[in-house]
This record gives sequence, structure tokens and C-alpha cells, in this order.
Amino acid sequence: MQIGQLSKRAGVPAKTIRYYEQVGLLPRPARHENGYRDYGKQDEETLRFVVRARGLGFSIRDIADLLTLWHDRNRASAEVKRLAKDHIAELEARIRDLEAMRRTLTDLAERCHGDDRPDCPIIENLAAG
Amino acid sequence: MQIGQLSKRAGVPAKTIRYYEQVGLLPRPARHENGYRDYGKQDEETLRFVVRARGLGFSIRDIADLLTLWHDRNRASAEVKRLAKDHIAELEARIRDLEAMRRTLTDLAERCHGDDRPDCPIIENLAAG
DNA sequence: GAAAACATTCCATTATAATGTAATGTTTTC
DNA sequence: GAAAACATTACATTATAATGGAATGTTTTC
Repeated sequence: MQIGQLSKRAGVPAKTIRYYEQVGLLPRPARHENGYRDYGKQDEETLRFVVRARGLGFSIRDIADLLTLWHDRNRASAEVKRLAKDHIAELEARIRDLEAMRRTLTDLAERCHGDDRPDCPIIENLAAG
Repeated sequence: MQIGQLSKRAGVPAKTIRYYEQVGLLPRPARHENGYRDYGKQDEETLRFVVRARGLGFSIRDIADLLTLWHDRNRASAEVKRLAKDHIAELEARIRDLEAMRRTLTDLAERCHGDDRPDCPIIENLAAG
């Protein structure tokens, strides 16, 4: 199948498929005589794997590792779990950061009248923190 | 005061101070005869304002708006509150996304033995979604 | 008066993950 | 056989928020 069809089936722009190939997430596919890329079932599965992993917030680099583990039928599940745990820890760190911001800002916003008076704890906090 | 001193006092690299000036977060400061930037108290306060707002995750663009509101002594606190609320909503959206990822990944990781056996729900999920 | 420290501008690069555009070639469909 | 649809490569750009480096000028300190 050509890139356009794969693109439709997987819901990924052709451009992005070429990009994934370029950064090493997808193997270089077979080529027709005219040079067009020729994809198979396996390629589609790999692409879907990549899409799902991106959806879980794994970076390109993470995904390259996951793909290696996926293709290594003998790898220990412990290795995969390690990558997942690392990623979970990163997610949690980012969540904590964002929640701290949200808390601070929510507190300030609650104390702000939000009417036409000019005094405002949000600005005051930023100004004098 | 020169940029180096302001940099030390506010804990912001001189490079970054010039950058903030370039993107319009800091006013162009007075200059000495030799062309060196000459900062005052007011500039330091503005810089600190910017730093705190960045710490709360406001974008450069958001901060430009906040600064305008800060400097407008007659603006209604409602305007500031609106910006803050918008930002809180963005933060919450991002938190929700990250938490959804974390939940999925945590579930998968919990079901993964994490030993030397090769079968692994994490990979299986990515592979077959 | 020379070295160290500090300043300037301008251009490029980092990280991340794509996406846009140009120039060109191919296949399908009417 | 011409237009539409699809493909190719190569290069540039987007967004975001800085940071790095070169070439050069100034001020302070020994």
C-alpha cells in the first residue's frame, strides 16, 4: 500500500509518516519501481504502535526504545515496566508542577473580587510575591 | 545598575534579561554614555514580576497582558481575574491530559509482572490497542 | 598597561514534534 | 492528452523560551 492509504488507515499525515521514518521510528519500507513507498500490514501495526505511544505522552526517543523491546520477543517484561515507570514518574512530576501552579493561582483568584474595583491579589502577588 | 547586577539580584541570566526586553516584557532601559543598560528599582520590580508569572506558567504573551494590567492602575480586577481563570482552565486541561495518561500507564504497569518473563500488558496494549 | 570582568550586537542553536513549501515526477481518471 | 490526485526530495518554518557563540568595545583591578 502507498503512503496515502496508510495515512488514511492510521489517521496520520503522510508527512508525519515520512518524518517517523526519518527519525527512525519506522523502518525504511520497500519501494515500488517508481520509488513510491510500499507498506504492509506490519508497517501499519508499527505505525499504530507509535501513535498509541505518542498518545500516552511517550517521546520519540522513548518510543524507539519501546519498539526495540516490542520486537525483541525475549526481552523481560521488567525492562518494559522500567520504561513505563520512568515515564509515569515524569508524568507525575509534571502533574505536581502544574497542580502547584493551579493551587496558587486558584487561591489568588478566589481572593480577587473580580469586579470593577482595581485592587487585585493576583497582581499584588505577582508584583510583590 | 548594570545588567550584571540586576541579573544577580533577580537570579536571571543577563542573556535572558536582554531577551525579555527584546520580546517586549521589559521596557528599553536608560543607557549609560558607553551604551550599557542602566536599570533602576522599577526595572527590577518588573523583572521580578515577570519571573513570578513565568513560575506560575504564564506564557510570555500572557505576561505582557498582565504587565499592561499591572501598570494600568484603573483597570478592573475582573480583567485580571479573567486572565487568571483562563490560565487556570488551561492548567486544568493539561493536568487532565497528563492524569489520563498516567492512569492508563499505571494500570498497565500494575498488570505487568515486571520479571524476566516476556509477556507484558504494556507492550500488548501499545501493539494492539 | 595588561588582564579580568563585564558590556554590546548579531546570528545561530537547543529541545520537541512536527508542518509548510517548492520543484518535480507518476498514476489515475475523464 | 490533460487535469487531478498522489508521490518524491530538500529545505525552511512553526511554536516556545530561551541559550550559545563570535566579534568587539569598556571598565575595573592589579
